[in-house]
Amino acid sequence: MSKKQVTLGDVALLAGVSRSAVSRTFTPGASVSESMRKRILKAAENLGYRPNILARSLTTGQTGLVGLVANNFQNPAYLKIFDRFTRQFQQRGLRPILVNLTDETDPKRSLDLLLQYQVDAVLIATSTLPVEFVSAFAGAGLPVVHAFGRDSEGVYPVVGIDNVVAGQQAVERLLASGYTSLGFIGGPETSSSTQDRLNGFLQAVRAIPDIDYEVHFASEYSFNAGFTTMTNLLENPPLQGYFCGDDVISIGVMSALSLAGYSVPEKVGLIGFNDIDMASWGNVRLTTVAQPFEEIIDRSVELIEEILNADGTVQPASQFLTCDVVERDTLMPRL
Amino acid sequence: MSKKQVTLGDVALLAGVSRSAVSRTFTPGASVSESMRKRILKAAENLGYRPNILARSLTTGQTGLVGLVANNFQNPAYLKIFDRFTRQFQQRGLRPILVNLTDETDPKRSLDLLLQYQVDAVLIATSTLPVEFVSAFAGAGLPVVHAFGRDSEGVYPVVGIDNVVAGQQAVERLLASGYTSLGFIGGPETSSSTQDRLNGFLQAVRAIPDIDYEVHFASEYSFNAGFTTMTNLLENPPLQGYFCGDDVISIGVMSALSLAGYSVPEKVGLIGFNDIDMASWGNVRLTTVAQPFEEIIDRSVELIEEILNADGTVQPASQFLTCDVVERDTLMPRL
DNA sequence: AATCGTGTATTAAACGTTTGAACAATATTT
DNA sequence: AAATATTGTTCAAACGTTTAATACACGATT
Repeated sequence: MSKKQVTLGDVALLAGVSRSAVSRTFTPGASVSESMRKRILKAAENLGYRPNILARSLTTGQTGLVGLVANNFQNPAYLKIFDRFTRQFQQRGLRPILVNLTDETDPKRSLDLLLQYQVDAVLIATSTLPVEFVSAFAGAGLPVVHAFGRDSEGVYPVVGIDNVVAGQQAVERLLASGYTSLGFIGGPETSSSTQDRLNGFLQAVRAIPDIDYEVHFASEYSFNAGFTTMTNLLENPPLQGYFCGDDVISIGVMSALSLAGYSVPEKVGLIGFNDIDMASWGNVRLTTVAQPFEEIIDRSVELIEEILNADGTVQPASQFLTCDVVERDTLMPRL
Repeated sequence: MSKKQVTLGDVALLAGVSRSAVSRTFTPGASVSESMRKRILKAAENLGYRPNILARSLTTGQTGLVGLVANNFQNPAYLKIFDRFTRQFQQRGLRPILVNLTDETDPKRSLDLLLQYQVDAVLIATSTLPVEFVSAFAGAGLPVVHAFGRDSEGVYPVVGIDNVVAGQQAVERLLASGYTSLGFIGGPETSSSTQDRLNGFLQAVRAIPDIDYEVHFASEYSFNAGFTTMTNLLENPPLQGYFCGDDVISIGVMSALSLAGYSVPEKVGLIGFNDIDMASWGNVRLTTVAQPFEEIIDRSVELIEEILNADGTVQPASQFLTCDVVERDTLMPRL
């Protein structure tokens, strides 16, 4: 702020009117005569006046700021997620303050911060966050929406998918190809989304008699974790089909399989999760369960907007959308 | 803001002191007696008081907000970039407002917005932005740093690489493998970084007699663009080595080559640019020119800090760091 | 001619802070 | 013991806005 700020008062002085007159010409829907409005706008233009939103927030109680909280900056899907969130927010005149929780152990610090900046709401976009974090945010009386989250039992609204049924969907698709021995290769065992997907996997697989199954976990959501997990598994002959809890893991797994001479899908079938860009690339062509990313984001932003318009009195219901299996080339065709 | 905000006055009242006393206990380095400080802190604690930074900014002129402006939300490298930027900012008590320029044609709108939010500075993190954009920001008297940018001739500080010498480095490495016919496959022809890399390529290649070379451009920074570009080129026999302006393009190119039966690096050599995560994956192993991402980010944030501390009077010098070739498996060994 | 609306403009208080000037009280020098 | 520093505290104004309440025209209605 090297140049001194041009204020409401400066404009009023130049236009020869009161400060409130200027204020109203800049608040849409306030009554001001056409002649005066024009005069004021010209003066403002000349001086290069821009309302100070922060000062305004002092009396209106609204900042237009929202917290956008995330912690998975390794997951390639999140680039698109940030892209869409920021665009949607911008379209509605909201500005996201990006908060990176990666090396934050205490939710309180980040929470305090957002409170100090008087954000109108907080959007938590992550599926790997300890539940205390989200509750802490909600507990502070801040409007919170958790995108990609797990059911909160009414504590705060969630927009996401039902990972249990998503796990079932993956199994159904594997079964449709006629596989009779199935493996689950999840992300880190502690992740709640991995647990849910596993539960779906188990329910579906146990419902069918005579299906062999195994459960494994990769140490993290990465190519290498998938690669080494499968490499280790290949000390024994592989099962017929695998459901991987993430596309990046899947690609690692696939790479280990082909290196060991097991062609996909002829020898081993593979279905991933997320449908990241790379899954569609010509050298990968991964069949995978696609989350409706865009819809989740759009709904989340709509919820935020709804909450803001309702002035904090209403709490909208959570929404769980359904996933689709996108067919590519890592599973044998349906029988 | 459903609950009413706890203010300085409330704390003062409860502690039985003046409002300014409270203010000073919350501004580091202000003089206040130990006994009083304790009393005030207890009162604040009880009420759950948190200073309103926005109100404070009104008198201090500092918000702690910085604009983080970007437009390449397709480039996988940017996830890591956002990750590190946000962490670095957070460590210094700065909060990034994320601005997505993707569908913005007029720099003025975004600029106005950041000005209205009284950001202390703006960090533009992109190599594909028309130069008018950056100048517009700088022209508004806002402290600006352009990370990953091109030399501004002193208009604003830039932290990045010299794409011309990076192009030369790539050629040198190709020559070191003994290739005598080289191809350049850039990103979109209009991108300034592509132009610079091409210039480097041309300078280096023309400096050596008896080198054949060709120049091509992919239509965008994507797998498919790389794939189709190379597929088209393969109507004629390929050259010995190619320099691709981006790793994602490289991977597309590589995929087209192997599909057509040209093994890499035995038949055709390939060197990419950026060293994204995927380049190191076991099924890719791309030799590539690595930008010092982390250093660029760290330096950029340091510059911002420097400018803020100097209170806008000094303009630090631009910094251009050097790239490294990271050796993997898509080039024949050095002779 | 007095009253009433209606639309527009101004005044003044408020929002939650910081901060320089003024003031008290205590400590240090003479 | 008086004079001077030093330290800690409060007062009041300021930061850039919005917004009730109020005032003012001025034509329309009684």
